[in-house]
Amino acid sequence: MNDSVEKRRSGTERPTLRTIANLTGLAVTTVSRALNDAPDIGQATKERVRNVAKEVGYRPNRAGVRLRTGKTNVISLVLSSEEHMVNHTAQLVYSISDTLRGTPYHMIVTPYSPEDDPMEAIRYIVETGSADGVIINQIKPQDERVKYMLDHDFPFATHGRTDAGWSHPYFDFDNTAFGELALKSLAAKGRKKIVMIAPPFNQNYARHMIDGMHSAAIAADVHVELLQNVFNDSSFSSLEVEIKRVMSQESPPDGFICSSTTAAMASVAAIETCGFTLGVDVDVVGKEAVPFLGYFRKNIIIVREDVRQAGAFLAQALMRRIRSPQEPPMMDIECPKVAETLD
Amino acid sequence: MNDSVEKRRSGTERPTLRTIANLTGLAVTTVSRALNDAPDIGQATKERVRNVAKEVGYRPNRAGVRLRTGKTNVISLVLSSEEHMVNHTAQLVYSISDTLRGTPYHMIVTPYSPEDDPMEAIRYIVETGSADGVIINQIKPQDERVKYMLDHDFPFATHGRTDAGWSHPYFDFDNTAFGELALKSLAAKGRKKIVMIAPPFNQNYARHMIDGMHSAAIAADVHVELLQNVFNDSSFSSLEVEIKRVMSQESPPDGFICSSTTAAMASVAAIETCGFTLGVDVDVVGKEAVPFLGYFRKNIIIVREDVRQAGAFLAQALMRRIRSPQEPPMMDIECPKVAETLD
DNA sequence: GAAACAGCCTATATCGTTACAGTTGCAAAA
DNA sequence: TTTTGCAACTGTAACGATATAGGCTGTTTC
Repeated sequence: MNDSVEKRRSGTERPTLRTIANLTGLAVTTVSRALNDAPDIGQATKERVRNVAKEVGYRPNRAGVRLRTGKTNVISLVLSSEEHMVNHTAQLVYSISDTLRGTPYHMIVTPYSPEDDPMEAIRYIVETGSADGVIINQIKPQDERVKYMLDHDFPFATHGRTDAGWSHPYFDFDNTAFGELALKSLAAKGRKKIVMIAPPFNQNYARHMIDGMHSAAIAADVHVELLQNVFNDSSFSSLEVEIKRVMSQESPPDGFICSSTTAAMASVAAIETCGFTLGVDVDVVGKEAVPFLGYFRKNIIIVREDVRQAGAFLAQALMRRIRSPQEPPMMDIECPKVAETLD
Repeated sequence: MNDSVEKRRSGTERPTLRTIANLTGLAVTTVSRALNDAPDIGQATKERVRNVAKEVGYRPNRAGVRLRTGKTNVISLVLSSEEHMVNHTAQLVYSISDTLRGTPYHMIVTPYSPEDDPMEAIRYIVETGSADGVIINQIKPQDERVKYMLDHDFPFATHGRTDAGWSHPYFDFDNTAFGELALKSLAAKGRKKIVMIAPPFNQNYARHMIDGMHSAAIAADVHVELLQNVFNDSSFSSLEVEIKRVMSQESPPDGFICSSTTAAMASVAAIETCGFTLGVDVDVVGKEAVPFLGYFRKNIIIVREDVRQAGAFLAQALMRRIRSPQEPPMMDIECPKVAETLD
């Protein structure tokens, strides 16, 4: 043990394992194993090492860990960046990173636009191992990304479900129940001819929502209809045009089920433009993630989706999948409720 | 050169420099220098290496680069997560990562809540070197984070400005001009008693906005007033209460300047509740990042802030600061305009 | 003809960490 | 006494990349 071991790391540089090794007189390996609570290190040593580590403000070098172990301590949020006016992306980002705080994980955000290949980002991450796990949304019934990551045994969690019966961590809003609830709420107000503005039909949750509405419609003996040309992510103006057209028919609908803030606002705008009164001639059910519609018009029937809960759950579920791959995946479904009216 | 050099990397594993070295018969060093276009490597060799690299789908291992060079190829977005109802966070995130696409940079997002120490995340990043650069918003007049990063010569860009005259990359919305424009627009409609709902006074852009309004008010000979108890980030209900109080005074104001979507909506709600008509008795100027107020009420005077432009600019400016620290920093200011009304 | 030089490539060390295979000292078993 | 076993620690190599110094040609210079 010549004094070359004692060289460097006088005090100004960032502390590494070697700093602690020099300070304690232990080997670098021992320090590493002590900090990782390995079974072959004595209790007294562990405590001494931990104290010194704390004193000098030691923080593991992520690149070192990552190079050696392959563990990146990164979670990648791969989001569709479709532009709803009021978008819950921010809430998802906030809630996930709140949950990640205090863990070693950093969160990388990778949006992709609708014209991009959704697989591209996923393939990149899996192939380069640039994250330990991935969170995705906008799930298709037989989602290609889900299949790919399952095939590659790569940890992920989804906001939404496939309908393929694959087992993996997810959080979903119960859109079947939403469809039922929305229809029942309108039926309870005596509405008889109801129109739904659904998500794009290739999204799995669109099917859930439509099924829920249909089954409740049969039970309530109410006529329902689906708009075919516009969806909950269509632009305000195209929604407005289409709904105006519908409201100008011979016997216009008296109820709308809207699965986005934009769709609800456009419906109200079209209804009022056509000379009808919201809450009197027509009722509108709107689903939203950000409390908003209640300020727009007092008598919209509002169902809230708790995106922060979703984000927190997804982060937890993904970390657990990474830590304990053999345990059963965490899954949860949020049950929709009609929101209390304000004031 | 024994055959142990030829071992490993048969085909299934992720290619590294060694894979290419084995395939070309060159040394690992040569391959590295060829790919980095070093001057002491022959043209023919460079091309051969590049071709093979492309063929095998070589992508540099980020951990290896980072450990050796200290370059993380990460940009950290440190955002205040104050909860406006309609928040432009998503737009900032999308536009920055759009701009980063095709570069080697990944984007890490780290929100902090208002009760957290804003310095904490910054110190962590600078001390651990966990990013090559940082983008922050919500800039204070003498922002501590800006001073800290300047002192440590750490690359960053700000959405907003300090008033300390420090030189660094930034993008800002011209809130002085907004204050003037808003006041002039109201004065042009004959409004004489105007109330502003400003950002919190400790934000630098609040001062700009207020100054702009005041100077225009003197020129137009109009009375102005600042709400002292609520700000553009207050809750809808507290805003509504306060504005109702103001509208119930003996001689209520006839114009509002609102620096957020929430404030504009709350103003309209309070105005209508108190029995006044928007566009007849009172006018409201609203500033928004997401096109929205136009759907809320037709006759709000709207000023848009282009957050996507801000994000794109900030990303560019930061990358340039990282690449060429000696060049003058990129700075830009967006000039506000009154938005065209819809239809 | 020898020295100097340019052009192009290679060998080695290193960044910080951890896996793995020892080594040491001491007590219990043979 | 020797052997075995255990607890606690150490040494070496490796992850993938690059900085640095050095080596080998062949050509130019004097």
